[in-house]
Amino acid sequence: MNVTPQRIAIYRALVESTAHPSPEMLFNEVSRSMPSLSLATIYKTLETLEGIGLVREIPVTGDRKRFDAIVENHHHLICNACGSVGDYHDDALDQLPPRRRLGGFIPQSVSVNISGLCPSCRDGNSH
Amino acid sequence: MNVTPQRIAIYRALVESTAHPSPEMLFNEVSRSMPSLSLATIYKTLETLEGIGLVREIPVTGDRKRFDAIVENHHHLICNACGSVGDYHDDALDQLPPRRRLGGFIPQSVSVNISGLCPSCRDGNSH
DNA sequence: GTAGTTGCAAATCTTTTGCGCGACA
DNA sequence: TGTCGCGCAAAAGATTTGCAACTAC
Repeated sequence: MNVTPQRIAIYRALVESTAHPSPEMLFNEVSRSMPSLSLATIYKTLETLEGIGLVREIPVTGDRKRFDAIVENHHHLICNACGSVGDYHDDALDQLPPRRRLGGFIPQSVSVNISGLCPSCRDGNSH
Repeated sequence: MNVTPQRIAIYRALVESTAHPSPEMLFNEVSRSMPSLSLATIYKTLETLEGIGLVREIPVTGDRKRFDAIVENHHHLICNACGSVGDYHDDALDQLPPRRRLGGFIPQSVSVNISGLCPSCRDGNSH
């Protein structure tokens, strides 16, 4: 696997972002410093990075995929009003993979989404 | 809001299904007994039912939306191999909404996804 | 009778794919 | 010089929308 400027820039943007960006958000961000970048490259690169375990798609409702650089155990705060996704750390949640029987299902990872209102939307800011 | 045969059939199919169906899966199911049904009606009805709190979209990765009739507190087992979605009940998880500070975020609900291998895929069945 | 709903078809939007060119080993 | 990755444009899918006919109430 080659290390290319596009892959570096896309991965770096993902690491530095707190927004859990969609492919288009990443495209808008990275394009600024790399105007020739294409959206198709974003998609291909995300797939590649996901394949080697540097990146994951996060489970959210809504129209677009959202991605996260895999840094450590953490979960997500999802705003029901504006759709923003924030990080949430809690040691208790990291111990989740459950003691109870799962009927033959083999657990590999746990993802917790806490839905609600982000501070901005709570205060009545229009999106 | 009117009670129509389409709405009854779609909601009923969702309640009776354990598959957490996508709109197309619902369409395939309900069409069998209601051949005139259109996929657009599935989408419109799901949005309507979601609006009145009978149905929710569940947060999953992948290409299609998945829906759930809201019955009680429960969470989901998601197969990394075949994409199937099963239910998982655990009282401990129902108490989750966290004690820790959320930095101004107002929690309203919690969704837990346990990803792994379903019994069928564990045993090496090809999807 | 009227407002709300359906089914169809077209439109929109997101994501994927095919392919020729260029970069790098 | 062969392989891999990029950008472009087209394709594929999923979801949404506009609208005329129809139905629940």
